[in-house]
Amino acid sequence: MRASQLFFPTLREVPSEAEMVSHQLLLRGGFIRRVGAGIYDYLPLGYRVIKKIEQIVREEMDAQGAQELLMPMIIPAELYQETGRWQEDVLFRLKDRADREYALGFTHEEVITDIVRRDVRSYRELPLNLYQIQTKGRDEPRPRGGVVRGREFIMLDAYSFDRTFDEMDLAYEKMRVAFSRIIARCGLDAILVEAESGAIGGKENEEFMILAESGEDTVLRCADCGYAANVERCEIGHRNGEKPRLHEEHLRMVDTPGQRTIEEVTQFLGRKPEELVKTLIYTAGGEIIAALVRGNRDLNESKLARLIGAKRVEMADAETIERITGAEVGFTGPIGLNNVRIVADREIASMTNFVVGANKTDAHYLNANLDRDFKVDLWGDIRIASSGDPCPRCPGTLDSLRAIEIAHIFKLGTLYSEAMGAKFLDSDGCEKPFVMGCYGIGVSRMLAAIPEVYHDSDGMIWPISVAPFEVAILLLNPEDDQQCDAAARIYEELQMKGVDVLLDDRDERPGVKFKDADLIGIPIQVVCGKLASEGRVEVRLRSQKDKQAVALDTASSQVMFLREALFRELQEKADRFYIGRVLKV
RNA sequence: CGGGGCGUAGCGCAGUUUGGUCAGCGCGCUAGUUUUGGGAACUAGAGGUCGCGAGUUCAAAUCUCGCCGCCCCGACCA
Repeated sequence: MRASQLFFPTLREVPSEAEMVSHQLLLRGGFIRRVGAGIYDYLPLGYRVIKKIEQIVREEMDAQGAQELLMPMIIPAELYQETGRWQEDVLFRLKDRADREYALGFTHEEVITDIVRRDVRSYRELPLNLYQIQTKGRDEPRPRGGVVRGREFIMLDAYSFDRTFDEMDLAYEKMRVAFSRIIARCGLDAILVEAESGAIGGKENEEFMILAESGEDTVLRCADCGYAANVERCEIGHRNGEKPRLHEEHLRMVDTPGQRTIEEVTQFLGRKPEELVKTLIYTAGGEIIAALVRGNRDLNESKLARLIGAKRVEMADAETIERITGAEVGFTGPIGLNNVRIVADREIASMTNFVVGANKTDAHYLNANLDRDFKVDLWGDIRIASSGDPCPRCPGTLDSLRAIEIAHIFKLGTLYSEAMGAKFLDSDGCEKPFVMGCYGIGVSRMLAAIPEVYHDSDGMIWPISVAPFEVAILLLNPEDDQQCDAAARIYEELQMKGVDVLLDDRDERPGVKFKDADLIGIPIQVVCGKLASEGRVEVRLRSQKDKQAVALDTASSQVMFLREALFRELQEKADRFYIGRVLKV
């Protein structure tokens, strides 16, 4: 491709709409443009990267026996209604001229399950793994970071169907390998973490996380044993007898006029947040729950729901709280709270003489103590883990890291097949629901995650496997015949060998060409400049500062050598993953 | 949905407090000349319903009201 023919509008200044480095660079390099909030154009350079990522995805998915198909983007309401997901608020809904309802596909479990229930009858047709690479629509509450979280985005979604849970486990394992290899071939290092399943459902699931300070997610990891989990999910280890209980002082009610928040109460009473116990009123189905966590902790709603066996819990409204406690919001406490199940975080067991709300407006209790003043009905791990918390698997300590979620894999079991009546006839003559898994990679998110990790002050540095071009030839002075001839020769030789090469033949000054080549991050640069008069050109890797002068005759074979080395490095990275040995931190 | 910020030429911004002197600057773009190893110099140009709509006023980018859009933080979320 000749740069003079290529549409890549680069910007000298950082557009004000972008905060994340990758977002800034993708805009500046002419890879993407914003159309609306969370909606982007992929310009030629950006789309080249997307297509390369997709190709890697196809190769690795096919290698595990998955088959590509394509499902619709417009999904009739009835399909999502079958599983109750029509209620999901990320759905983009639309109506046709006859007022029939549809949604843009946001993930395709229902659609694929519908395909399989119609046309797969026998265990003989299993296992089956079907995937697509498609644009998804999700009405995200808050798009951010350019294509990191868009309302429209390109995703690989794969779905496995098996006879048994054991076979599903194997399908899941294969996808773990495929995903690990895809991510490695794209040049990234992921860590695999336990996660919440969210709107997809199912129990066991893991996310592939790319460590990055600018990431939206928080991961907690134990350096000793390797346990890692999304903060939404992360368990907290329990240490017995961490702190000796102190002498129990007399319970005392004190006036705390208008002091509602932890911050206000601690300030007013001159106590530390960790000397308080927060009492949070939740509703779960019809039941009211009082949940207790230490003052400086946050409650994890998923953990609470799981502990009490509810599908989900919701913070009670002010009216409910006043009815239950007899006090305004801000003065809730466990003492004298009747007809409410009291659930407490295990950490509270080691606390003595703590502060709680008095269930009386403008009052708190000092020196509250367990058992003496109130009883806990259920103990458990219900708070959000944070850096420094004990590891749940070993005596180690958890560390907190920021990350970008690039992929998520789920063991669904029979969640969807049962809800939708998708069954096959097994060898024993019994009808059974398919055992399913589903697997997603954010392809367009990868477009952002890669430069988020690989960049310097001059621009992006693409891994060769996904670079918009593998080699850039910088023809510094197109008026100079020797430089032109040198550039044309290398260009042709490389093209002949199937190399994806960009020839910068634009009528621009050298500085512009250097800056643009660096900005768009082409991994190998060939400079055809003054040295052409001596029959030499310079070769440079984008990732390194120094250039190497080489004879024109050997230039293209030099480039081929570097190219092979770069590809080999990525391939070796991917080859660390195979069935029986997958990524684990 | 809550909090904060922003909206003036393709991009980055000044001007808004205190209405008139206000359609400005830098980059980019067009033409010409010179230049050609890290975002060239000079000359001459093109480009704007100042987000939209009402209102106040002799007069509105500037004040008032309403609306829309975008970004960030939070809530929420594959």
